[in-house]
Amino acid sequence: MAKGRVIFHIDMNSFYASVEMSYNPELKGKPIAIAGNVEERRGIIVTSSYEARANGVKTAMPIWQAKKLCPHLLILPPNFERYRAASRALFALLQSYTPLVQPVSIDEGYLDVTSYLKEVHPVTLALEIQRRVLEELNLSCSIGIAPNKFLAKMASDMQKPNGLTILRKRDVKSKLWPLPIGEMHGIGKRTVDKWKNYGYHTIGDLAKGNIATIEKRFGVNGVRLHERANGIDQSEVNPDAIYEFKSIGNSTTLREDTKNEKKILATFQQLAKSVSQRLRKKKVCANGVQITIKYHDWKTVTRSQKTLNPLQYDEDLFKVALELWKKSWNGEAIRLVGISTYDLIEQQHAYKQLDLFSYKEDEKNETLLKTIEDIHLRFGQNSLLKGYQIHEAHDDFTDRNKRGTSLERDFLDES
DNA sequence: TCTGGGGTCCTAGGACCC
DNA sequence: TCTGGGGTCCTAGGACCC
Repeated sequence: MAKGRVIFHIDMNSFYASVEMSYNPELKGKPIAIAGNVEERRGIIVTSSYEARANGVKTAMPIWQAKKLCPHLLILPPNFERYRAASRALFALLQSYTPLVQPVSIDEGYLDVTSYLKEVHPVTLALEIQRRVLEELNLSCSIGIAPNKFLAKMASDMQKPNGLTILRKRDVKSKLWPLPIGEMHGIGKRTVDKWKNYGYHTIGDLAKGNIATIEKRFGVNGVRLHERANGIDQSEVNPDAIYEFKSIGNSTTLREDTKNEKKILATFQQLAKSVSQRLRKKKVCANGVQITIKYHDWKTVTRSQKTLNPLQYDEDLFKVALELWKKSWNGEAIRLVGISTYDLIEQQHAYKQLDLFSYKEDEKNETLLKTIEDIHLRFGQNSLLKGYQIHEAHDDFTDRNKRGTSLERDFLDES
């Protein structure tokens, strides 16, 4: 604790575009961009090569606008499998140095290399990582070296591509403070003007600002930014952070704005399906469902609801989504819809919640679990998952089974 | 011819309980 | 007669990041 930490922030340079180039070397040196919905009018640029950026192409820019700026721009659809594979390889490489690796996105992460550095100089290690990433993955990255995560993040941004920047505590005044306030990680374009209006134009202005005044104007977030601007950040590199996901959801922009409820509900159904798949893949259930509706004019509404029981299957998600939709749509044309799930718990834990412990013998429990799974598979959870209903359903099931009645029939008849 | 999709965190108000 | 105050849970919205 007494001794300082050494934190690296690794940031891949125009990741998707670079992966594409490493798959197809002919693309090297050309202005290329990765864009979703290439065929459709609503595609935007996700990433672009440095050659494209030189022509003014930027992330989140609509495709038509990018093409206007850069007529020879080569636009490719995303190959997420490739990017995920490259990402896995990257983090495996990083983990060969320390288990203290915290991925923050597909192409970016923190390393706490304090204990690794007993004999090696940080710069030596950073150069080795860059060399290996280049040799083994054919990709380039920028690395920031600092005593904490915030400074490491700011450092890796200072030189791109393929940069290596050290930001010590004593460099904060000369390297960090002159930057415009908008460069601060955590200050976006919505609040940058607010800061400026109060007279904070650089990170240094923020750092030197009166803390009580800042708290009054910007709340606890302002206080934290003030600390960070002074080079203070105690947060730890947490390798488990990626496993602690809090929500899983999908959303989609419709082909065109529409009031056609049939189409909209069909889209909700699709979304429920994909969200359900992801929940099952991660072996979690959700105790809450949220829908997002974005109208033609970009007005966005969210409606959420805790559920009576943990859900996982698409029929159940759709049912809740439908309820929420019915009570929130104002009849205007819709641009985007989404379904998200939150308050997630592990699948096994979900079954525990259902008061299954009243069954003592394992065998009985097994049968019951299978039964419930069967029921869920066919009919969804909402209708059946109250504890007492399950017990009834279970008794019902075994009784009728003895009489040779099929499960399907029974529940089809009831629903 | 406008503006994707995946997330996290924070705030604020109301319900409800003690 | 006029009205406490703390704590937690839930919902909606918004800022931010990649």
